[in-house]
Amino acid sequence: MRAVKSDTYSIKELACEFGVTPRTLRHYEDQGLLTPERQGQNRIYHANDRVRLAWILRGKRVGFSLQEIGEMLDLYDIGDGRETQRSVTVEKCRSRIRALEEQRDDINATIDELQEFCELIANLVRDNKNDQWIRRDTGEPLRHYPPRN
Amino acid sequence: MRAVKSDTYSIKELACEFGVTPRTLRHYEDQGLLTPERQGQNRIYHANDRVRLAWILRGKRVGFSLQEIGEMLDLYDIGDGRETQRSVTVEKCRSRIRALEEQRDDINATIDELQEFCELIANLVRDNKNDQWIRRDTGEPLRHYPPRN
DNA sequence: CTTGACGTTGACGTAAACGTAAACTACGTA
DNA sequence: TACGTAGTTTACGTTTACGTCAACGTCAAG
Repeated sequence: MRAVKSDTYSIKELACEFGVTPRTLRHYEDQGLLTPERQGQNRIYHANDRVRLAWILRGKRVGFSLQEIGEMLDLYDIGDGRETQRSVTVEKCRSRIRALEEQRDDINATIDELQEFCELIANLVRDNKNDQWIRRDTGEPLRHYPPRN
Repeated sequence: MRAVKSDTYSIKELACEFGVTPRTLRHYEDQGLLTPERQGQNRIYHANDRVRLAWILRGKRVGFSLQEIGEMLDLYDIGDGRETQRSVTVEKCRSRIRALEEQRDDINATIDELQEFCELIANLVRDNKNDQWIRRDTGEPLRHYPPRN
């Protein structure tokens, strides 16, 4: 049994908590996204590693590559920040925000179309007379959308 | 020069218009996402292919795999829709929508954090006395966020 | 008739993000 | 002390989404 726990995690504990494998955490370390403490050979993860991991995984969920995530995390590491670098950081950050906003627009558009289509099917009923689909509300015949040739 | 144009596209025309390569369109066809008309060997793309391609590319932008996009497009191909299949389609569709909404939440959270961080840096200034960064507005010393060990 | 632009089908290459297996170490316990 | 559990490194395998040839067909222009 470990003597002191004090808010630290083994690789398996942290991985398990976030639903990833130890291999994944090592991979992120290889890519420079995580730099856990070492006790001899073994990795010891602290609260800050947890925070970074959460960031990484959310970045993944929104579609960034590990490299892009690394660059975004680098934006945060400005301890040695030179005055001139600061405006660069800000600009990169803003450009990221714009990209995310565009992506959000794409998502909203997709949601809208799926929603519309979903309701359309939900209201759909077979007009058995002429063997084709019509809308229950308008009686309009259904044309495939998006069209299949 | 082609005799009749009538809203058709060569592979290069369509690819070029959407900023992808012909290879990409052939790949999408291999995956069953597009099925352009053939004139002999050559592919002829129509308006419906355009619509589908736009869908595919937007799907990619929001982070779906080609397989997932294919499944979503399949939802639209319900011309032979059996009554029992319909509720399945609706449920799949709704589950997609929920996933997209979660993804949108992730994006919003990321935007918020980047925005906050961005403004923080913009207001940052070096306190030369003790050689560390402080916030211009509050004078608070800066702690890295997310923390680097 | 040859050249060039565009098209076709293989088929192999590649980068990213891990999976997986091998071979080894260290430790608490039965 | 032998065993099981958890950790380590090294290294090759895998999937996705195309890129990149190679080798060939086709058609209009010079």
